[in-house]
Amino acid sequence: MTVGIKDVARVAGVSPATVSRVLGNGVVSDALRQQVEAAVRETGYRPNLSARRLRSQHSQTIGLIVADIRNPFFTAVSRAVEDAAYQAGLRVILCNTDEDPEKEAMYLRLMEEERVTGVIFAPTRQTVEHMAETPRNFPTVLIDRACQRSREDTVVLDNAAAAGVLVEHLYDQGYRRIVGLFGNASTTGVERHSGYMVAMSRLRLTPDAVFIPPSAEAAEAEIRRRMVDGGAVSSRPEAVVASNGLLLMGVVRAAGEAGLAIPGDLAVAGFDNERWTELVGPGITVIEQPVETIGRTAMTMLLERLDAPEAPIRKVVLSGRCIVRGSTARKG
Amino acid sequence: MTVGIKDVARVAGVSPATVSRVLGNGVVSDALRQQVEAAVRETGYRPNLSARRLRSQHSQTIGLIVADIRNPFFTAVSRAVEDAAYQAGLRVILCNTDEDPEKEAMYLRLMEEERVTGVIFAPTRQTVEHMAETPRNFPTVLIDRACQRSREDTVVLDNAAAAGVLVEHLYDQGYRRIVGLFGNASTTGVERHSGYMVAMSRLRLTPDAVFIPPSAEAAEAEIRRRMVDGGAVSSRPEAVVASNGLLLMGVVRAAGEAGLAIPGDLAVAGFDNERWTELVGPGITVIEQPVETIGRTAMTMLLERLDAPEAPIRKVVLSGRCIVRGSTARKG
DNA sequence: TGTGATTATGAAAACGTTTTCAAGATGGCG
DNA sequence: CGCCATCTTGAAAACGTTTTCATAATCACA
Repeated sequence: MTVGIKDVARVAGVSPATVSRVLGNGVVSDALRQQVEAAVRETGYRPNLSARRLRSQHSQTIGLIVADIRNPFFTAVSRAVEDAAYQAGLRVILCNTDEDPEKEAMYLRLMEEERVTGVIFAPTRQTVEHMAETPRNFPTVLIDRACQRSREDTVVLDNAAAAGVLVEHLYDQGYRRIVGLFGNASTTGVERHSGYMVAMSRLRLTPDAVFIPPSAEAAEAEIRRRMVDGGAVSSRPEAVVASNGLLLMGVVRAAGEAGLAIPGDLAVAGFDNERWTELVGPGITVIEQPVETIGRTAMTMLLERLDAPEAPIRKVVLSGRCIVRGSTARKG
Repeated sequence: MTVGIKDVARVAGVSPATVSRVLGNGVVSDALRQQVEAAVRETGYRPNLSARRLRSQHSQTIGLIVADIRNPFFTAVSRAVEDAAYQAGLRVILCNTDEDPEKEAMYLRLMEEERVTGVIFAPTRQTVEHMAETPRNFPTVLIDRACQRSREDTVVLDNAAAAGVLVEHLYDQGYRRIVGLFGNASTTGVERHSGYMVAMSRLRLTPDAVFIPPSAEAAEAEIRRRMVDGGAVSSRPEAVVASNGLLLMGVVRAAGEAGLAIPGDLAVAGFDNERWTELVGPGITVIEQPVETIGRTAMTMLLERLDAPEAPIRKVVLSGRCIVRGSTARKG
């Protein structure tokens, strides 16, 4: 039924080995090469990638493990990774972990069974701590999240600096009581928190930071609690920094429901230049992450690692770009 | 180096066949089964999926071919497909075509080489016309886009009805000069256009429809041309229907730049319940597509097709839900 | 106790390639 | 002209499984 390399060989009047060499840029005389190419066209032969992978021991496949492809940050990074991968002749297996360490472990096991040549991984805080203890037989590049002790190549944002930029921008615009909302699931929340703390203390402001689950609902509830249910108006926050797109959305939603003007009643700034941040109200001030560069760099690092398994570990830190919009207009 | 089924067999003191049976729920005595399971644990054996696929002739893999994963509609559908696929023990290969027929052809060829068990595909208008002429050796489920003559299982939105609902809603709210913006790359634009036309003529309104490239910029330019550069105010549109999220975004952006109030100067309605539509201005009235259902249904249909290759072709048409927001408040 | 049916197991073939190895052909050079 | 080096090709092994087929073991029943 299905036509294999042997059928092509028979039609071309050569051995299977020769057909294989024609297909895989081996050394073959021009005459035979042309016979084989004709036979390939005639038979409509399509290589069987499973067989090829088994014999050659190259899966030509990488894994991409992220929390949720619906998070626009990961969507954009994925697209960049896939473009780079297909260009390098690699397939990509996408895995959504929903920030669940068990799913992460399961998918890492699966990657092993697929014999992937490498993995690009955005781990949870919990998993990143234990990466060293669980040996894997493929190289891994961490994106977005990592820790000091990580023994893998990484490409991350300069989270602390970016958070500091937002705080300083708000300060420059005249805001003083600045509350910080940070996600508690990933290391980015931790780093952005520390950047916030450093900036606040340098500016001699009283920090007011809280870690919450990474959901719009949690942020919404937190803002409602502080701005509506809270005590005296004079003690309410004047501005808020949200450490990712999801939290930022919750903040904006809470403001809308409570009838708070942005920035009149509450200035807003956050991370992730999602499309809506440009359109909503006066526009929201955000840190834009270089998503394409992150994806492309991760892929490049992985390829280079495959070439040089013993090369020193590299950690690439990219800086974000602060896009100033109306949500942080000068106070007063 | 790497431990295979033979190594496990040796450790367990059985034949490789028995190990295989233990792994693949064959029939084995309890005693041997336990020996083998112990040996698996002891050796840290991981099956080699390439070998398994080659021998068993089941790739356990499906292809998912969409225009661009960054389009929130496809993002959500993909996630639903992947969840369903992993649950059924299937891997998913994701392909982005950028609405390019050549890339579509290339990826379909690749799917053949991967020996995928099936494909879920959102084709361009151009490709969907020629599906019948290019035989494929795997079942295909079309999503989002299809045509009358398609010989494959499909799951699509009731595009015409949904467009009609939007037009009628605008009419009920007092709007009469309703312009329609439709994407020219996919069949959805065509269907939504025809729904718009039918509704307009039933309401005895003068249709004013235009097909444009599926980009925010094109929609922005179109609105600017009609609302700013255009002629007498009395002839300008009072409302606009945008046939997808991208165009809708262009409309909103154009309104913002021109200082047009929504809905005061221009009422706005469109397709795709993207997150920003809830937050921008008074909220944008949209047709929400049942993205999860679409993805899950497509996967289910594919699985059933694999079970029954000769069963009659099925076309599932799902209806959208109209979410009314401030952007179409009563005129007056 | 003998016989046929049933069950559990192992030996070996098969999946479709790539790769190794040996051999044949060609050519250069002493 | 003979010999060695080089190049091209084919035969066969190998990749790690699953599956087929045969055989040994067990059991039921006459």
